[in-house]
Amino acid sequence: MSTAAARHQRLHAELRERICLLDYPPGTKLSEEALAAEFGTSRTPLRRVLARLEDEGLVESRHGIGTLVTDVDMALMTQVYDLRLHLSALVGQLDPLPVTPAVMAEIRDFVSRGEALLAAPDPRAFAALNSAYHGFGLSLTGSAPLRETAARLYYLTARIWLTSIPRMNLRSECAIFLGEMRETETALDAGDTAAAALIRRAHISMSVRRMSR
Amino acid sequence: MSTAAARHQRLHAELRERICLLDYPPGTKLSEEALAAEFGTSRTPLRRVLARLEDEGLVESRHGIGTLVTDVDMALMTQVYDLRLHLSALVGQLDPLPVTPAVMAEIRDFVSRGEALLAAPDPRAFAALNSAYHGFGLSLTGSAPLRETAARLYYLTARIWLTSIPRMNLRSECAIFLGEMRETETALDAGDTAAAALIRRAHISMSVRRMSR
DNA sequence: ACAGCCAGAGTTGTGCACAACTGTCTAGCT
DNA sequence: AGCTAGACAGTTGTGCACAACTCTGGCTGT
Repeated sequence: MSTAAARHQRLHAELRERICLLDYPPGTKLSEEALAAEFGTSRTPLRRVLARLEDEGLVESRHGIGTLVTDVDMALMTQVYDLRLHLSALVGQLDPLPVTPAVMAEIRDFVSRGEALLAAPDPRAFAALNSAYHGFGLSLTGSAPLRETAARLYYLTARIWLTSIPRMNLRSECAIFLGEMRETETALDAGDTAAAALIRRAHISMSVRRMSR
Repeated sequence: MSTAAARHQRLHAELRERICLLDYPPGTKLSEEALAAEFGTSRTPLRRVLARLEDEGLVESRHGIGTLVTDVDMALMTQVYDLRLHLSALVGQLDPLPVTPAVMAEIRDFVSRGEALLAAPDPRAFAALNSAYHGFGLSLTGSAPLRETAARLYYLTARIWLTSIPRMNLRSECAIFLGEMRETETALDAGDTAAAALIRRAHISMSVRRMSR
């Protein structure tokens, strides 16, 4: 059981990352056969992964044509962001977990990685760190449904930042990101998970503002 | 394209309803072969439907054992309800749609169906009407992500009511339900979608209270 | 010259046979 | 009698061959 399910999770996470990091830009045609060969399986298990990605809105399979990476519809993404905004604040309200030493070690690690990023700004490294930091933020709530829901919506919007960064100031974004993590470290140091969630919400909101200019 | 996707949707909705109406109680072993035969297809398309239901947390497939309907974990359901509570209120905040004559016709129809239900109380009819009414409530927002997210969580918790009703007063529940729909009719008549959403939230909250006694 | 059609390549969807796995029951040994 | 090992039935997971479908390119008839 574990091997099949584990592989499914692995392939799903891998393809999702490739899509969200724009290794597969919107419109890319994913070949079931090529991917199956790359991962050393047949089409059957791979098709289940693609079906899941389709349910999540990241790809779209058309009979006789191919499986295409969906494009980023701004009207839809605005709605997703509005929803994410509210959900991110809920992390501090729905079963917020106590701030353990392990959590503090994590946020400190994120701060140092943020400092490294600011020293050597890079879009892809930013996106990867942002994704990991998002997962950390969700780990502050004990509500599994909230975590899963927020994650699902996050991956829907994750591509927007990378498509917007050419029109933005990368170094400035890195500095703002590092600032957010430092603020969060302060909030968590005071044991205030709710405050950390509100900081997250505020920065998501401001990030959307900067991107949509 | 349409035929394959349409059948997938149809089978998915059908099996989901059977699970949520307890035609398949928790623990039921679903036979891929039997279901495929019933719907006149092979196991392959059916397995995609079951995979989706598994992603949604309604069934669980175990290699060599079978595909089992998940049981209702109260700790998890409490978390889902907490989240649903907040989401239901968002219907009135995120892109609330104007109240059209068609909407008023719908709510009036729901009120009359509620009156019929109160005249002849029946658990299964209640559950079915409740499901339809939930869909109507979501149709009041223009935010597709909110609709899909709320629906997903709704189906996770839909089975709780039917399992709790033996310990409750069916006729009283029908009366309360009818009352909610009448209140909502008043709110919508005033064009106040946000008020309708708050009424929904209040009744979900109270319903949970009554069930958990 | 142009319109329509047909054949072909390439892709996803389906069905089937078999592999992999689990739980049970029975036969045989101690 | 009790226990263990092995065969067996039943289930999901995988691989493969083929069906169904779409687009492209060129060919043919007018």
